Amino acid sequence: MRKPTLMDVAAAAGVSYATADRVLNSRGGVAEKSVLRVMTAIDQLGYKRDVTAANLARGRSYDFVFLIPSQAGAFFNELRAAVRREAHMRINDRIAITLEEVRAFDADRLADALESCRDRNLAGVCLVAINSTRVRAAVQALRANGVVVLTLVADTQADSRDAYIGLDNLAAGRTAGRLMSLANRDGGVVLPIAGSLDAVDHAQRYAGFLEVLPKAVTALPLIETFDRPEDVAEAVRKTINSHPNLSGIYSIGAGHKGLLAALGGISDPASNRRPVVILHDLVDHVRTALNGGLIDAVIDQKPDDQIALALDAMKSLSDGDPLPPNFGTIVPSLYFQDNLPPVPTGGLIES
Amino acid sequence: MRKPTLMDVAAAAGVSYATADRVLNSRGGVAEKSVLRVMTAIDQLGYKRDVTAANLARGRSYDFVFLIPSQAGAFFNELRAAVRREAHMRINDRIAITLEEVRAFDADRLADALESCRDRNLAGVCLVAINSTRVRAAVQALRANGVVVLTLVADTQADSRDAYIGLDNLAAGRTAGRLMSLANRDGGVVLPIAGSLDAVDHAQRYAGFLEVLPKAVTALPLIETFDRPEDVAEAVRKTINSHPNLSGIYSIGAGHKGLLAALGGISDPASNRRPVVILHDLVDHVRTALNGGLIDAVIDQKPDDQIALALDAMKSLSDGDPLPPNFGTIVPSLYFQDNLPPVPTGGLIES
DNA sequence: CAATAAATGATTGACGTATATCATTTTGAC
DNA sequence: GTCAAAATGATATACGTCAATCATTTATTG
Repeated sequence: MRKPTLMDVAAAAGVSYATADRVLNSRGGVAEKSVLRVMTAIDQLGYKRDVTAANLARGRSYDFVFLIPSQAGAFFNELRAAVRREAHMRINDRIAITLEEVRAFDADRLADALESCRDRNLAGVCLVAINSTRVRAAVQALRANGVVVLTLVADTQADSRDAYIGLDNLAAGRTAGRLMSLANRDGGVVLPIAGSLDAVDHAQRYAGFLEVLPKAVTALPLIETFDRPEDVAEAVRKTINSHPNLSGIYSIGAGHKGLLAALGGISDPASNRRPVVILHDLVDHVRTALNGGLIDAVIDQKPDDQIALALDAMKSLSDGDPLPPNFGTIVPSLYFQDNLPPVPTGGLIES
Repeated sequence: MRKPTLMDVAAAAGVSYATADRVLNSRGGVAEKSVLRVMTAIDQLGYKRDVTAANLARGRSYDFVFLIPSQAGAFFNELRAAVRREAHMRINDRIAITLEEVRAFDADRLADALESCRDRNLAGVCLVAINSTRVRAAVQALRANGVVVLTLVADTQADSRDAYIGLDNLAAGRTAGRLMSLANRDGGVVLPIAGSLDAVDHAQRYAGFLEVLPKAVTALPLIETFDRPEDVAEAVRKTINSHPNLSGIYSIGAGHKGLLAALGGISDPASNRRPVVILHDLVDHVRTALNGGLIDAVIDQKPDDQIALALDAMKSLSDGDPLPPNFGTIVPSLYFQDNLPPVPTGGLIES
């Protein structure tokens, strides 16, 4: 039995194709009872509109814009690369993706970028949110215009965007804490390092980390480094000196280069018991450090998955389909040097 | 600028639509130089065939069959569930999936099933391979008929199928070993349990596990249980009695229920230092055990991903597109109770 | 140069939907 | 029962491709 077409539905409902079409696309001007008969026929036959044929007929193409911070660290480089890869992969699906970089941490630039999206007849916009009145207003304006707006990596208030795609940071912190506990079953002293607890994601990771840490493991006071590599390096060096028995380091934020530098410094072969090191985001130099045995584990938020999910979500939403419940929550991945995913090769490499 | 159509290509090449079509679909009967001009025009304009329009015109629907072992443990239940979920998700993509169960470990039944696929005009078949002459012959016969054949979870010789989708078992074993090392930084005694080393996957996991284990950690001799829960339970109980200082258990194969039962038995609150337990495949009762703190970590081979990859692969191959290099290698996922993926809800729940 | 083969052009009807127009029927109000 | 408004039917074109047919032009061979 073939997939039913709208023709089949019309026949089953005892109406003309035109009327069935009026109902399906809610064009109005159809009597109550006819609407009902068509509706009935639709789920009687299990009719599903053939989206590809529909898009072909419409000549529709989805125009999406990604607004990603520039010069904001290796992670966002990865994220941008992921956008470019997905853009290549979806050209056959009538999906056109524009990647725009906005200066990091600059709410006004972000608002500018959002406002410039107004009259471009876009289907969706995806941004890394910054809390600001202008940003929120710009988002609202876009949504009022029928543009789907998603937040990525960093969220705003839940009611001001259509969906959020991002890491479950509490789970990420707990995962780190769990691994740290396993590696210190006889107790130990561990150092948590974060960029800033004012950043919601860092605060959540920290909370999750502490939550699962057993009594036998002592967490030193959190050091805030504002993700500055030098500050990270100094903090690590100082702590290792003052706590020769330090048995673990959890780097909650960025600034990994400083951490790695400091770790490379303590290459004392005598103390083969260096602290267990867990950090976030599988960027290039982190991957290298992991392979070299300089660090032990990485918690990743899978930028590629996030972009793919964001695109699926924008497509669904602009087709008018609702998202499944708690869609978009990214579960943290835990990597050792042995289960690293292959480094993504983005379809065609273009200049 | 709109996406170029085949019409545009024909115009640019200075030939008729018919000729361009003859080239694109290699129908033959075109002069050398015309072929060249069309080819040139194609990548001049960056023309890409609109696959959705093409499939619409073809009325093509991909018929795929999955042959999955029945009554072969919880993992294969998961795998079958994943097939059903994907089947639901792809009905709009003109992909029809048939799930057939074949008795586990029975090469002849599998061969029967494969042979019965002959005259069904299928696009692809996906099977969990068993080494046998009849099976190989049946696979060859299908492939000779233009049917794409993939192996899933368990492979055969590389040249007798189109692709293999499955876990990198060496990496999985190494991952387990790495975690076990971290949890035994001061040394320890660990017990590896497998179904049978005759199973390639078990052997590989075991090899990877031993490979990364440091000298300070002693691995007891491997116990083979043939995945029988009772044997697993007995082995664990015996070892714990004879080695009160046992600090880790790595369960390489299945038969988890026995392991969990034995672990539940040693609920001695005095020895809060129970062995670290790592096992494979995030099935229901394993998830429960993980959440209950009965075990510590699970290495998963992501059945959903495998099915999704298998479908993508079958579609690509039957469209004539080659797969990217080392496509289909599944990297093991490492889960604690804190980063468990949401239990998959398969679209519609049907009876 | 004629006869034949090979290559090309021109055209058509699907596929399932969107969208529009125009004609016809039904309904409701008075 | 008349008339307008509302509802419905009938039909056409388009989207980009596939697959086929038939007519025409060009090349090859003796």
